[in-house]
Amino acid sequence: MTTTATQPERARIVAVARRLVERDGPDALSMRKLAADLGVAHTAIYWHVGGRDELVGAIVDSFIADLGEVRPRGRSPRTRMESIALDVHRQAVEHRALVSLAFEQGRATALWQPAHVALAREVEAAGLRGAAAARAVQTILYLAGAFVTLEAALEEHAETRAAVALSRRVFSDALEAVLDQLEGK
Amino acid sequence: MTTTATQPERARIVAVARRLVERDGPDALSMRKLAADLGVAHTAIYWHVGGRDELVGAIVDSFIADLGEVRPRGRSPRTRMESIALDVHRQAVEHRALVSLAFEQGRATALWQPAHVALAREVEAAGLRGAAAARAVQTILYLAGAFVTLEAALEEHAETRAAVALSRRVFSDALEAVLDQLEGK
DNA sequence: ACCTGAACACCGTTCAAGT
DNA sequence: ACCTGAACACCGTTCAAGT
Repeated sequence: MTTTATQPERARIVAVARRLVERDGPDALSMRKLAADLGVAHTAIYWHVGGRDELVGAIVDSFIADLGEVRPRGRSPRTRMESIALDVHRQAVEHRALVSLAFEQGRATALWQPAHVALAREVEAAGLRGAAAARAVQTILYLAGAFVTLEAALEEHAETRAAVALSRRVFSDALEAVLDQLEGK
Repeated sequence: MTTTATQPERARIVAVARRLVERDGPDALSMRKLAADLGVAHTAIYWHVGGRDELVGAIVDSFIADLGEVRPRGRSPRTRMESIALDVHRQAVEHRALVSLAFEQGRATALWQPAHVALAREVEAAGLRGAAAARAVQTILYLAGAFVTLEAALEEHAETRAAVALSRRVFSDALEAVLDQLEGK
């Protein structure tokens, strides 16, 4: 009799939970709905992954692990910095439900660690050093983060499509302005 | 026997609810906790103001009504635009719990209507007209809105104080960059 | 007209009991 | 070791019943 190499139950639970969140949004994640999806009593989840906080933590972990390497595009440092900012924004908006969970965990910064590293490289290539370089990286990252949260808030709460489109355009306008100023120095 | 001119019960309920939200945050607002504060059965609230959505709507109404006139400061249009943006940001951060409720209602734009009007005046004084003027107003307002939601998300979810301080600095940096670009045209 | 209490359908968490 | 079911303390909403 061969023992089937089953996927650990914990990993399966987290995977199903993540799918649930990506499909129906962060508010749809409840221990009881998840248990129904899994076909177990909802109290079984506590044995494998712990309470809601630990479950959300595990989902965020799996999201961070999947977050692809950041690939800057373009020739000049300027266009490469811009591409990173746009990538960060796009990735976050595509997975806004998971980003929302990351914020719930107070782990927003961990999300943008890869982008942070990539940006630091480009900012240096643009000729900035030390405090000015660090400041430039933070400005670009937080700008992207700000508009991610704005768009998430607008979309989650049924604001008009027009508002979301406006927000996106303002983001790229502000990004241009910030990059212009960076080059001017 | 004189009939005491009692404050309408509906207004009293909304006022107590608003205080509750401002003191303990938006998540602390529940029909049952509010009823306990009021000293009535929680089902009585339904008679006077309706369900949770209507209650939140009424709180947001009272917030918007209290939102003071926007008073631009400074001599040049540039500094006046800046003061408006900073005021919007400051007001929203001071009342982030109420702003959060306004977003929940999909009424974020209504919140910034007075600032919108004041900004339009200053943008025109700065020499912009038509589509360019409208675009400038939107850029400044959405920039402020983006950093309000970012800060709210950071603070609500126990992110470090350092992250909030950084966010605030990036906001003023980005605002400078945007205003610089506006003047350059 | 105004308010209550019971009821219903949710939610997260704990824990004794089973296998 | 793993899972269940009952129990507890929450939540919003409806509604018949009282005054």
